[in-house]
Amino acid sequence: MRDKLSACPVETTLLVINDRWKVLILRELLDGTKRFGELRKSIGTVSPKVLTSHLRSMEEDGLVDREIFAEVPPRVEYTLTELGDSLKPILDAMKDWGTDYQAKVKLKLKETNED
Amino acid sequence: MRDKLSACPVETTLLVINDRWKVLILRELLDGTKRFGELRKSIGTVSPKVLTSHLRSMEEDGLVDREIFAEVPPRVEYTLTELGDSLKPILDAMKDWGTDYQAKVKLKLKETNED
DNA sequence: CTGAATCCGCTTGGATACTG
DNA sequence: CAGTATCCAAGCGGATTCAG
Repeated sequence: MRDKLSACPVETTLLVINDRWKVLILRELLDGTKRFGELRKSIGTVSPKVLTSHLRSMEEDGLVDREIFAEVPPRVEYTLTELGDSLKPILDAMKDWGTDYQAKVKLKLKETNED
Repeated sequence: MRDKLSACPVETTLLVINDRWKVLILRELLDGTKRFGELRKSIGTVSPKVLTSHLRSMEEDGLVDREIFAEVPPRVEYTLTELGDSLKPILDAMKDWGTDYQAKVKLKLKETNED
């Protein structure tokens, strides 16, 4: 976990997940354990370098566990820790808002077409 | 509002508020209307350029209203729209999580000192 | 007071190639 | 497969100055 915190809880949260990639990683891992390659594909387009760096950062912050299997070919699995899982309410709120927003945009486009 | 959306609600939300500054602006404006200078001070340290550009972006996204008063000295007030206000649950979730996180860190530091 | 304009450095991310 | 290493481009944000 991070020791340097802001006095403001919102800012504290921002320190940990103020990042497009981290939010997307969270979204994926909330569905369950995933391998490196699975993550890469499901997130969309991320270079391995970027994905790795963000996963490492989330490990340091205690959000993600990394399990290495001594196999050939190699397998590495990423899982949310309890702390990482506790971010679910935020993701849920984002999902709810995004859903509403999409509906409003769709409605607006429809009205525009009817003019 | 933005017309280009992602299929994923979470990503849609990220398009609008995936930004440290925007979240902080939201936090401030959820308390009510504020002037440019007030925002600047309460957010911490932001150059006027950066604050302006983010406010403009949020205006375009329909989150913020900007009201100009023809006075000397000039006064400009920023207020959340209904859409902007509807982001409150996300901010609340972030606040809750940040509060818990701060408590955990404090507890951990205490334990460390007692060792 | 509220910005707009300019310059500039740094971080972030993308592409690519390579290794265990 | 799961990264690491390198290089490079673009964008973002900071500082500063100036204007209405």
